[in-house]
Amino acid sequence: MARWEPNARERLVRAAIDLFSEQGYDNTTVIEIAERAGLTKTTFFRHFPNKREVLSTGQEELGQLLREGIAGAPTSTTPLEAVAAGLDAATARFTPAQREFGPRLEAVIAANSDLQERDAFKHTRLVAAMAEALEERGVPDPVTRIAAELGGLAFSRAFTRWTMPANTLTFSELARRTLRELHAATRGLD
Amino acid sequence: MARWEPNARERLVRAAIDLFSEQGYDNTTVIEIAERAGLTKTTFFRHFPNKREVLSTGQEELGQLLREGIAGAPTSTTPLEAVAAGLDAATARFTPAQREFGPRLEAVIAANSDLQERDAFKHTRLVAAMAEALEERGVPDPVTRIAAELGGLAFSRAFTRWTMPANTLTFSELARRTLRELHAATRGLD
DNA sequence: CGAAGTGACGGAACTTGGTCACATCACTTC
DNA sequence: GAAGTGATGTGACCAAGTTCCGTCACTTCG
Repeated sequence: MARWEPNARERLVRAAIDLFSEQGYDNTTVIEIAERAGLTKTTFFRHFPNKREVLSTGQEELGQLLREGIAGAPTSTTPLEAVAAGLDAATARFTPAQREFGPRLEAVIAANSDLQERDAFKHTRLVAAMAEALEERGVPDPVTRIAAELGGLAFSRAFTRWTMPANTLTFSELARRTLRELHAATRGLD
Repeated sequence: MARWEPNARERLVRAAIDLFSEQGYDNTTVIEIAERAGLTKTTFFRHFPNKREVLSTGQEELGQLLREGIAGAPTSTTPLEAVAAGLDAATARFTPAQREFGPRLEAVIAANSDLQERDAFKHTRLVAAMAEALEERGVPDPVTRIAAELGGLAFSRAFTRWTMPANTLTFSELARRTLRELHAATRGLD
């Protein structure tokens, strides 16, 4: 018989989301999270660098997928089409579990400014990753930032659409569609 | 004779920036900041809700100026021109002291991820303020976000240009100019 | 003129996030 | 079967942030 149950990290994430939903982020202690997962505070911090990060798993992987998707697009494609390729790569690995947790996550984040800060940082990191990948393709400076910003908007808007119960489309389909809508709206600026 | 020296808040900000520049953000304690300002830890937390916020003074005021500037633009102006009016209002009240502190602030923020999170949040709050002000003017949904995002980019890029020693232009002039450049670059997306 | 506010600060105890050194124990490997 | 290995537990520790209470100059009002 094993001394420890497996999947300690996943148990911690689930316990954290449950407790945050039940009693709020500020009112739940790291010790509480660890104990509900059958572990201790020290073990929690072995799996996550801090309390916020328990909700931001797989962040660096997402940025890497965006970079690779943009770098792998054919050289003849436009900046925005390269961004679409990056979104394809990034959205492909999302699981049904992530779709299910989406609304609860958003509710918890919306209720706490610390988590909002963390979320804003995540978003800017993703945008920065896209901008850098575009720059390496030779896209000129202001265009990189704008295309990346549109990609970031498309990603987050598509995610909330994807997690809506009525939705039947793929995250990737929604991302491409949202990006097209944003591009079209560009002509409404003046 | 007064019991306390005046300008406690300003003294705390200066002490914090000095100490952060000298020995880094993580390595300086709130007690150190307070003592250099001739105060105590308790008084520090009476002026600022937490350690990060000592570098983010006048944040809500900035958002309010953006809102008012956008709301006050003539009804016939385009979304992007309304954003330009908001930038006019927001950039007008920046002081030479803020220009002088700019590079040091950016250096301190660049060296610490906590401060980067806080900075990202500030940026998204400003963008959200612009988007909401545009929405109240009747601008349709995706256009509000894009125009606001361009406004946010223009603001931050213009700020770093403004603080460069070689610069002779006004922050407001730079903001309008940067916004025009971003708008022009929009046509390079495809 | 004097006594009761008022407001800005100090002091100290307390909770919690986060770190660290060290011990423990199942499992593997040689 | 003895020596790793790796994930965990224990407990002490530090700094951020909160809370309660006390202090003292200044103001206000009877």
